Amino acid sequence: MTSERYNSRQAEPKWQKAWEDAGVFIARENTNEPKYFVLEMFPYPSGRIHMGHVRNYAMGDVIARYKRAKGFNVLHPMGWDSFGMPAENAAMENNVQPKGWTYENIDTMRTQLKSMGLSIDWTREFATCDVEYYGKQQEIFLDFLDQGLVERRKSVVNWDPVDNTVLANEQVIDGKGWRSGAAVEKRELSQWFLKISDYSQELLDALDELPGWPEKVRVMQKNWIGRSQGLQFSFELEDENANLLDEKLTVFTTRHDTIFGASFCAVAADHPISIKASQNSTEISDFRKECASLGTSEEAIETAEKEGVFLGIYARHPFDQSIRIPVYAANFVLMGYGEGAVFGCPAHDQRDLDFANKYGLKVTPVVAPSDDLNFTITDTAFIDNAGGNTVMINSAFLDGMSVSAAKKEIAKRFEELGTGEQKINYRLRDWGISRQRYWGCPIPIIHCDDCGLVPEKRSALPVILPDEASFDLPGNPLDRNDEWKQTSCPKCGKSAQRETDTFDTFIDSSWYYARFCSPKADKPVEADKANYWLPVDQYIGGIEHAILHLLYSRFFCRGLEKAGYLDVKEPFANLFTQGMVTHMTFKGENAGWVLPELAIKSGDKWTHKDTGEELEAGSIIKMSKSKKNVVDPEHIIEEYGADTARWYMLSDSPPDRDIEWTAAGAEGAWKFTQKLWRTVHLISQLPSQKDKSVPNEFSENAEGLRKICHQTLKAVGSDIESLRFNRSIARIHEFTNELTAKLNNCDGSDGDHFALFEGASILSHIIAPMMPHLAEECWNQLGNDTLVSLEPWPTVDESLIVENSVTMAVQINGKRRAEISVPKTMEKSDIEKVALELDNVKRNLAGLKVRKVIVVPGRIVNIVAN
RNA sequence: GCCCCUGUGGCGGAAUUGGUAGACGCGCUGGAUUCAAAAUCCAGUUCUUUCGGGAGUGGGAGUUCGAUUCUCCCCGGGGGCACCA
Repeated sequence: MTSERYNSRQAEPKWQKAWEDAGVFIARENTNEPKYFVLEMFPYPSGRIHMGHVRNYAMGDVIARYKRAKGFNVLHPMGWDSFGMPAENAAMENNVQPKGWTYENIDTMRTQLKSMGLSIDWTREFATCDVEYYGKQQEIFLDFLDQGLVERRKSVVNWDPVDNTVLANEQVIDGKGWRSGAAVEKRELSQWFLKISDYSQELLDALDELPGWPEKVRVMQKNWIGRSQGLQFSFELEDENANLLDEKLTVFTTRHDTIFGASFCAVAADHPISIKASQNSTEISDFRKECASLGTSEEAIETAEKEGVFLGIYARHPFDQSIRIPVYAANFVLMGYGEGAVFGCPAHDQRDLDFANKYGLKVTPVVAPSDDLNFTITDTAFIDNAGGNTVMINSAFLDGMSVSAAKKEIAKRFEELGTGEQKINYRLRDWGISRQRYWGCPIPIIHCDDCGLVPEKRSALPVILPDEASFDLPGNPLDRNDEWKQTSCPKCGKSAQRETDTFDTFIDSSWYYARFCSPKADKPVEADKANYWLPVDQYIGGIEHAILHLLYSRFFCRGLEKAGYLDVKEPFANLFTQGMVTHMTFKGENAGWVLPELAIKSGDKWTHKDTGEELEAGSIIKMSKSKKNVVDPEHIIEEYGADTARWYMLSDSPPDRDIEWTAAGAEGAWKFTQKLWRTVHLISQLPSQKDKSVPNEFSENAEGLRKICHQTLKAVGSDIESLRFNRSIARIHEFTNELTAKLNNCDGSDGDHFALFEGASILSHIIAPMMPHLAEECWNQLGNDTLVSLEPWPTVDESLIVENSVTMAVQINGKRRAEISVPKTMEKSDIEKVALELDNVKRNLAGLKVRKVIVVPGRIVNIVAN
């Protein structure tokens, strides 16, 4: 027989058109089918799709197509997260407009995604830079304002004095702006904030109600929210001459049991007490300046030495007025956390100990191991975090108590004194959403000299971003666009100015899932649609969004609920974080980083295709443009077809782990598509079994094939449902091998023909989620004139799955010695008898006495002998 | 420093509740087909062996009739958080 080749270049566009013509993937609301919303994190339109996109969307598509075949009404939309810095950077570098650049990229990437054959409902597509989208976002902002979820307040930011803009912490490198290289200043600016911290406890608690999220992500969010339970209390302060001062010093601690070990207090450089003291002391004001010059980045903080300056003030010990505790300003105390002030107990905190040793402060141990009450502390603090066998010492009325009893006692006494209370602090800060950027959603606020900050009238929304901006000067182009900026006050009508800041682009992606439910609606979100579709049943994306995007979305969904848009709190019921696509890197002394397609292997060396220069094959890391270890999906789809690319992205590696792209792997996936097609094509040449009833008799071959067929069908279904695509692919390989083998041994009987035809049909179905074009081609080749994408998932014939006999291993003292095949229903005692009669068992038991025989039906026989 | 994940052939990785370790794929070896090659098909492929076996899931101990799986200690790799009081 001739072996036919599968031509993906011809087949794929053909089936894509057939799906589109039939409207196969358009989601409907008025059905009796249960709904299923599958969503992959939408892409940023950077220019071209990359392999990470292929992997992400291939996974989502498997689920969408499978669920559709299982009878769900599926919503599987696509959009573009299209505001943000890269468009402005491109504008500056290439002298283009962000808008044009962005929409061109979207056009390119849409075409590329469509070539993947994704089962997307394209009628719902939108970009966050569409005025129809960001205008609704402005409405939501006004709603949030009405609901008290928005606040304007001053905050300290990293300011780039050359680019005239705020920088995120990540954009500050060694204290300098990442673009301008200018020394970054700390500046106080008025910014808009969303009050996410009001939801700290709720966002924390609700994590426990998200069993469909990876434990890892929940832990990361938990740490990020950072709940800590402790005591907040005030010290009385006195000057050098022991005169009581008016102000008090409020501190937060989780270790109030160590109060008698306090040997200093430390406040942040920006603390009011520190500011006041600096007015009369150059030493202190110099110290404050030094602290201010330090970046707010974590690197800067970490590398700085613990330093402080005495403020000339003492705190009175709350339980022993004779103890004076010196108050320092210190660079390691953060104004943003707790009260911006701490008491230091050097004996039981390493950082406090380092500080105390540096400034010659007292070190008094107050918690001791029960069996060594006279121990001393030199360089290492004694930290009793195990809650072990310890006891309070040197602590007046606390002596002899356990740590937890001491904490309770102190809390009680402070409450009685009325100078302290138990308190919970969170690490989570409010979300600063103002950005001094052009390419974002304008904040719908107007600054009026008389009325102050006035929200834009709803009837005047959307506040439309000007189409063009000039980037010839640093700073925000909106700020220089007078025509756009000048407006009138919605309240008094006098001339006024628009807010020229735009929203953080994380806002754009915090509600897009809800907009997909009613993408054309006049309101931002239509309640009935949102309540029908939400929460997203399966959300898929990269782990890099574990905290910010996913936490913001959880908060935003609650905000939408509060504003009355929907009745859902958690936007994503199930979350899956997929791994990255990696590739080997190549580097040449002259060529620098080299693209994989230019690296040629000869023996165990790599050389440059054009220059012949020897290349060093480097580490296998995430595909990135800078390291040039990228493979363009468009080339792969052109060469092998979308199905092959999809198949490869789903094979081998578990989807949550990284996958390495290799040329050999792509080749392998391509070979498999050809092999599968060949087998199905050959089967299609046999007498057609379409619509024929099940024959009465099957050969052993045919019976065996049918069993494997239905076992595979069942396994592939459950593997897809648990997102173990690599396993379902292994099963499909196995079954295809079996089908080919049985085809070669076909005896020409009706039974054999039927089993082969049935196998090929089911194979067409089970590959459809992964390789939809090839599936259609196979389905068509088998004489069907319907679309397999519209066909229901085949039903498993459970009677074929039940095995009558079962193979069991026979062990002697835990070592495998033999194997027996017995009827599934055989009694334990009979199995034991059969096992003991085996030659190999007898031989190995020679000279030993059987002590015990363990029989686990269907699994194992273990003979214990000595 | 704290928290989490992870470690299985040459490689990616399989292994319901503890029950035949290495499914499936890649690679490699041999064979068939071919004038030859590509493609395809078949067989083999953890290591070791005196061919009876023996060893083996990062290392060490433990629980168990039985451990890749559970417990403890140690080592390697990855990630998150971090002057958080």
